Amino acid sequence: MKTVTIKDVAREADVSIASVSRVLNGVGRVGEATRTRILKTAERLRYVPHEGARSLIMRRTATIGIVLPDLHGEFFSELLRGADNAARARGLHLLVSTSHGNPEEAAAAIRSMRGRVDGLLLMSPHLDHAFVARHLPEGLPTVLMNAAAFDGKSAVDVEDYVGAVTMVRHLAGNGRRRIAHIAGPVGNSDATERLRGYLDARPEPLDDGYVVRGDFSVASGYAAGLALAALDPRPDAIFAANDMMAAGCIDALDELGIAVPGEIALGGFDDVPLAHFLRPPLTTMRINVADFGRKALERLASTIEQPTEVESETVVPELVIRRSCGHRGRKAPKSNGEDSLKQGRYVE
Amino acid sequence: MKTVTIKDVAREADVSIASVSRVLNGVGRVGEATRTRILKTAERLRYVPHEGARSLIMRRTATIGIVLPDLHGEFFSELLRGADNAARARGLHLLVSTSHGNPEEAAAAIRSMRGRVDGLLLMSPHLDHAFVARHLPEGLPTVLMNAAAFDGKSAVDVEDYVGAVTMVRHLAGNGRRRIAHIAGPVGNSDATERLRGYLDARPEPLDDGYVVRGDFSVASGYAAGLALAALDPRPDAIFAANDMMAAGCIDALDELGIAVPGEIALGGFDDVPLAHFLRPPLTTMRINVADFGRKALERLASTIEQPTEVESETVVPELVIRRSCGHRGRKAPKSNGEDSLKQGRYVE
DNA sequence: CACCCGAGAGAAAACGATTACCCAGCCGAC
DNA sequence: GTCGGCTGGGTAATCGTTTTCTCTCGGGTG
Repeated sequence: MKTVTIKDVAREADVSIASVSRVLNGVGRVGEATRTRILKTAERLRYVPHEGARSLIMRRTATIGIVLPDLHGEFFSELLRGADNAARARGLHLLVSTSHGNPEEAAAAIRSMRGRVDGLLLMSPHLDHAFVARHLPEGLPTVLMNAAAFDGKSAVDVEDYVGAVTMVRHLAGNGRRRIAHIAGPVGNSDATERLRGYLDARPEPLDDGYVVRGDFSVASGYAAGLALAALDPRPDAIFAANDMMAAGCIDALDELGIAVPGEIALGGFDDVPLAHFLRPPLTTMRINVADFGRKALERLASTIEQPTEVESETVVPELVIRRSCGHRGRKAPKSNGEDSLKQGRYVE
Repeated sequence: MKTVTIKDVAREADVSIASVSRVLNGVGRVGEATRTRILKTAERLRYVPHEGARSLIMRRTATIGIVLPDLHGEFFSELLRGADNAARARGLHLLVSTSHGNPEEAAAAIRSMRGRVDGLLLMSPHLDHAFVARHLPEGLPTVLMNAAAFDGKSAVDVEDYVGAVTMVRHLAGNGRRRIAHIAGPVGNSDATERLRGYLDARPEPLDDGYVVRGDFSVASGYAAGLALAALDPRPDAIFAANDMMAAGCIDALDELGIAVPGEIALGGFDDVPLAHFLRPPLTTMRINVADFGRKALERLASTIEQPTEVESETVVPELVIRRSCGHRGRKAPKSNGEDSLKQGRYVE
């Protein structure tokens, strides 16, 4: 695997590697004749600079590492897309890693980023501060996603608690009393906050059976749906901690012949693209996920440029009313299939 | 941004950097006393090796570049997920780049991979061989996705033509005669092959209006759905070149009050997770997209290990029968929400 | 006692770039 | 004629590692 290096170009053009570098980067003074000779040779040899070597000496890699819990489902892919768009706009690349809920893997992923990236986007809802702090290479600019800022690290955060409260109040506002919850996994900070919001906003106390644990997957939502439907008295609404579980839940209720929202209303969280296509379309709390990813990357980029600036940002999810919640409002005029704004809430 | 290097560890432990390196990599002989002293110091200083420097001298980065047209939609995210899983299993990382249908961006993405990655996964259905060949750094192991192999590059490929023929025949087999097509963008090789399969398999000739161009997006499927529904005579079936456009089309038909599959049957392509959740659930050609990504990565990995081995692989999509096609078969017994195999086809 | 061998550890050469520094011309000014 | 400034371009240090030599020191052997 013989690849052509700057030395080859220099030898071939009969100059020093310094001149080649100067010409190719357009810095320093080089005579016109030499310049064109070098360019010609580089072209002829199809020379492409070795980015690894380049970033070693320049101490910047033009790459951002992004560590996600998983790549499953639209939430992460939208997040990645948003980050990628922002990265491209800045000439940055994205090095992706997944931790799969495993602290060891997360730590390994973080370690292996050293010397490969200029900064790190870290989403690890299952890790606590101490663990993260212990494994983060110092001096590596980092932005935490969906975690509180700490220790000089910026963060972008979704207001899970507020979102959950909003959704539960909305369901209650439509006359639902026995609102059940499909929670995310234990130890996941988003799941915990959403559960807390649910518990605080629930119109009447219910026993423990009305909260079922899932793991944010469709399958777990399906199972939870079956379990909740079997309760007596049956809940008249279910708030799922994310849209994927809501999707699974709809499947379960559909199979059992339970009408949504007639018998059971349903609310989700995230507003992934799928939510629009469920039947009935899913009422959910919108995080503009791609935008969230973009925000995180932009904050990181500015932290890299201005290392002093440590600032956090918070995203408040918005209620998107579709049909699954049995909302009794007028349907907004639908112009072009897009959502339209109505009284600070979206009605689709 | 002072980070700790191997030199710091060496100085602190009062040994040479060579010994530190030997201990940390577990190669060569080092006395027990020195070994533990070095390990202690490295631990204390929280030393993490600089992967960039490491890969420069070792001539391997443990990173695979993956260039995709876009990150929009479940197709690409599933692909990425499959590749990531296979990569993690091999201790490899993924450097993601998107070309957005723009040849210049694609070329830039490919160039910037030099010296960052050990191999390249390239999906660029909008680029021709010559262009790709001209911009691929020589000596960089590459696997092409959804493109024919050439010039010593391996490829993994989906049999678009066969898939399209299968779908159209299936629709025809259910008694549909006027089968329209929502095609992908001009110049996209997958779109072209699917269109060709459609044209060859269509039970009766139709005029040009029955083929509408989309761009693989939901919005374009929506627009195409409106256009096709306005035709006279109206088609009794629509084959969309991918599931996203089928989803948009369902939306359009739904809005117009046209029954699916009653008045118009619908078929898609890809079987992204969304297909299951559409109403009616979408009959489509299944590519196990994540598995496809995994295959591609594994082929690349073996090409890297055995540079001689250039082999291509082909994936034949399978018909997944759901309700959108109006299939008159018995519904398969549904055991656990999963698809079940029936006569070589899936019925869900 | 001379010799050889192996173990342990340091010095230094890579890897492929960027860039600070220096030097050789050349030209105009005094 | 000398000097100074500017231009063009080469030399070499550097980035943080790995790895090949090489050297030293002990101990076993003849």
